[in-house]
Amino acid sequence: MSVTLKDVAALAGVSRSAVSRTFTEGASVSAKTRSKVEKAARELGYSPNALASSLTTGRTKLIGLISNNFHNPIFLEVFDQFTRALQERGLRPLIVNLTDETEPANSVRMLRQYSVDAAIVASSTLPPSFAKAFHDAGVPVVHTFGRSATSPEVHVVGIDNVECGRMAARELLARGYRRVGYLGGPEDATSALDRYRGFMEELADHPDIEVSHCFAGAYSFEAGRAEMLRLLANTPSEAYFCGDDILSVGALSALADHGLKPGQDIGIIGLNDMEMSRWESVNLTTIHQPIKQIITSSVDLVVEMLKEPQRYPEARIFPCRVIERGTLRPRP
Amino acid sequence: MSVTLKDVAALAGVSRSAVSRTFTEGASVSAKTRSKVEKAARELGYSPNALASSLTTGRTKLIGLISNNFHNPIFLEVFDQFTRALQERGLRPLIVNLTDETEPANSVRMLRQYSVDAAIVASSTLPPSFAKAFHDAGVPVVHTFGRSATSPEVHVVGIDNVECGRMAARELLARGYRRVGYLGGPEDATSALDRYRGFMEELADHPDIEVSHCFAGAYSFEAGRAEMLRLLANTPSEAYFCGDDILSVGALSALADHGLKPGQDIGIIGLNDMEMSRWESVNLTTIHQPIKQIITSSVDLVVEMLKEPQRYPEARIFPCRVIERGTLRPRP
DNA sequence: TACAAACTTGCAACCGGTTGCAATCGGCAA
DNA sequence: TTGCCGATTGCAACCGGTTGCAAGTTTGTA
Repeated sequence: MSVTLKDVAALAGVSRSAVSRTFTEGASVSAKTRSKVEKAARELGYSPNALASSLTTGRTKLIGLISNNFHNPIFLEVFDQFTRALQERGLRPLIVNLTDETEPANSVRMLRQYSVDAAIVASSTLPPSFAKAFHDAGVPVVHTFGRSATSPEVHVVGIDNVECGRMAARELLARGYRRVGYLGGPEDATSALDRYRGFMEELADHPDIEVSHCFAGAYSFEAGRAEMLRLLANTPSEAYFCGDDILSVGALSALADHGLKPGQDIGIIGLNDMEMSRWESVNLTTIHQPIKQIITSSVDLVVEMLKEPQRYPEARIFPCRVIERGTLRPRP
Repeated sequence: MSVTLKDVAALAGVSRSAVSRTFTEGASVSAKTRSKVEKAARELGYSPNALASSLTTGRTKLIGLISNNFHNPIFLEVFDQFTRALQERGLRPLIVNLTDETEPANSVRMLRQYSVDAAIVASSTLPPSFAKAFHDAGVPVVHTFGRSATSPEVHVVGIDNVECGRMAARELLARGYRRVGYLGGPEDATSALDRYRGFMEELADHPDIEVSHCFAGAYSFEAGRAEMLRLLANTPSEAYFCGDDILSVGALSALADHGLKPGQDIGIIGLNDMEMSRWESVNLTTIHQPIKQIITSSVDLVVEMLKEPQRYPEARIFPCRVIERGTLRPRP
């Protein structure tokens, strides 16, 4: 069926070692042998079996990519960036779709069976312990969009969610809103909790401001919409920090139902700055998260870990900034 | 480092074969041996190396998933469904992000190096020859969302795009539009061409109807918006069949710029029925493509091919239907 | 109790490569 | 021509499993 080392060796009239060496970087082969082998390989359409070689080299170039954000459009960008960045470095993404699972055991076992060289946990909702499980099983891991910590147990690349909460609070204050609310993601998501904490901490210094908060059932359009509809049925705040752009878009849809104009009647500020937020029909004021840099950095870090598996855990935190669009009233 | 068959065998006091057998379905092991082995495996935290075993069994359970639709939100759903469906059947998706590449050679070589058991080309834009390249290289392949054909060279699962074009044309006619247009995806995309053909063929029987057409640069919001802005700068038609929901959403955004109400001032019908089309703020009349069934069927077909690699190529074409929402005027 | 059939088990070869080691080769200076 | 040294090459063992085969063990039946 498929053509192997042995076939090429036979045709080229050399040993199997010679063939192996012409296909491995920096091995010792004479120009003559190399050309004989290359000719034979071309004739037979040979390409080395990466999996077989991984047996002896201990490297598969397979990278596990684990996520659970399949209902947030931001994931399109995340996923595009990740797969490209990995490919550019000669690595191969092996996907794990977590869906509703929150226990790492299955993913860990599976990725170990496939001998991935490293794993990337791409999720802002999973706790540090999730990524830690990979580390404990001997799989080098980077938690992208993970909870930032001063002394992380595993590599974390992302943003400071607490600081983002503060930033959102400051922004609402600066625009003169007096009754503000937090509409966060699911209550068990670390990012939702951290953003909540920052938001509340910042406002704790302003006892004159009325603060409310609630958590949506998911980071999704539907959840954001449902939650905002619920809020509008009672007495809503003047402005909301929605813990994610997709929640914001859902909330905007709820406002539209009630004939309310975002920015004028009720303020909304999101977080992420996904592509859709720039659409004219959405035009969402939001906190920009530097997705591209975060992902590039994550993949760079993975590459570093391949060279140095015991590398000391590190947190790479990127700054965010407010992007002014149309869903908050202007600063005075 | 990692614990192997040999370690378990040593601890359990049996041969390596015995250990291998307890971990392979349907092999002959006594209950006593099995329990000894399982105990030892548990103590050592052993799990078999899937890649090593693939060497002898010839099966990796790795499935190449190749796509280039990373800017269309529909891909979120496609990707979610695919990864889940594969996982449920014990298969592992190995991703190839084609980005701008249109030549199969690289992907084929790469997936062969990793000995994938099969490949799924998930793209409505790539020509049949792309998938054919996998077939020719001995990799079983399914082209999902591929061009339907009466005698396909490879397995195709999807919809009849020509018929969808017809359906769109009929729908516009039924609503009394007299000047209609096709706003398609990129001109080199098979789906854009097929939908165009069906649309035109159907209208060829109606010489009194004025027809126009154009192709957007990509299946993306921006491309749809730009194209519709261009159309609005001249004399637009009364209604458009946009060759994809994301083009439609872009087009709707352009209409909004001009203060035009979809459904009232200009009609829009899309294709796909992605989640976003249901959003109240979008509320797009569209042709529903049964994504979930298509993907389930594709994965089922992959499973069949694993059993029977030489299976005769088959086209599985699913019917579409119009979903009535708010962007076409009602039928009289 | 004896014997055949049915199960279990370990040995050894193999899957497709890699790599340490020792032998061989080629080139150059003496 | 000889001797020496570094570059090249093949052998053989190994990576972590699987599997055909033959020997050994049970089990069932007469």
